[in-house]
Amino acid sequence: MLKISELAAKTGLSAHTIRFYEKHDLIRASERSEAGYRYYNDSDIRRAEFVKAARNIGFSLEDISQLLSIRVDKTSHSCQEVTDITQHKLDEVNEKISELESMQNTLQILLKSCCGGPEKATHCSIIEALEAGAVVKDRSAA
Amino acid sequence: MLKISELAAKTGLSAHTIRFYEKHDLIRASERSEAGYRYYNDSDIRRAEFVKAARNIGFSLEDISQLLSIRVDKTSHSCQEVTDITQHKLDEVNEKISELESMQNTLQILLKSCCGGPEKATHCSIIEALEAGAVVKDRSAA
DNA sequence: GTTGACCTTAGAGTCAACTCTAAGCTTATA
DNA sequence: TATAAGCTTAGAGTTGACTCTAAGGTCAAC
Repeated sequence: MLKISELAAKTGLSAHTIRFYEKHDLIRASERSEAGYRYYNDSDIRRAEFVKAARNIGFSLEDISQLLSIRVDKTSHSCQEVTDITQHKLDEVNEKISELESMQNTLQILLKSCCGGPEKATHCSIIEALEAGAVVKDRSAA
Repeated sequence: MLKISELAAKTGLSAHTIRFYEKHDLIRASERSEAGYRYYNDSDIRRAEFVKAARNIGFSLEDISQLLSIRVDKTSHSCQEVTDITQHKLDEVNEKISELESMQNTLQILLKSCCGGPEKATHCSIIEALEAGAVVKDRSAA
């Protein structure tokens, strides 16, 4: 049985975050001492580590909540439910990567175009490109 | 001279956002009607379009604020200041891309490992991987 | 028997960038 | 003239995931 600071050390989450996750039903302390201290048993610890693993991968707390409810009653859920969540996350990640690559591309072009020196910015090609409406992709349309 | 809704139509920003940007000194309405309505002249419009262009590229409002102060007094600033802001943004973007590619990689591996069918999740390999502490790393495969 | 580290709670604050609301003028159209 | 559309403001709400605070109780060590 671990105390909250011990679970924190074990998972790499802060005690604050563990309490926050508890409020959102992600992590549980099966027992409490008489004084009200949280105590985590092996099952609680495995659950907390599951949450941490899912968080590391980038799942939102809402996703993790769904994954947990599958985990606690596997026979009532299908693999498809799990892959749906995972695929949806992958789609999100892919879209963000595309947006960022578009920015990356534009930024690299801008950087190449500018001398970057101590010259006055009077004819700075980056400023000029922005004034001309440099656009690779309009994110508000997405 | 454009009214706020006209500037909104022209830039693709909402009137709300334009007022919000004004509060943060990004956009200006050089004139007001007697009733207090904002009116944007050509210079205001170019400034608003500069802001929109910078925003599309992914610059933060804080970055844009700096770029604007360079733009309004180019002789007091160097190209290096501009490239510093741009390079810093590019570094940020690159780091986020790395993180996302790492997630992408893990998610793809998880998806490949699972049947994704209507089978009960009793032995779902995604759930199992999370229970085993699936870790985000190994970007070389991406 | 007193430090000092650790625990508890409810609730507030943080970040960025909007987004919306309420209440009340103004302007354009029918 | 009446209605609707558009404008004004200050200020509150939204999102997600924390992060911190205050005020107090508990526990091990010296």
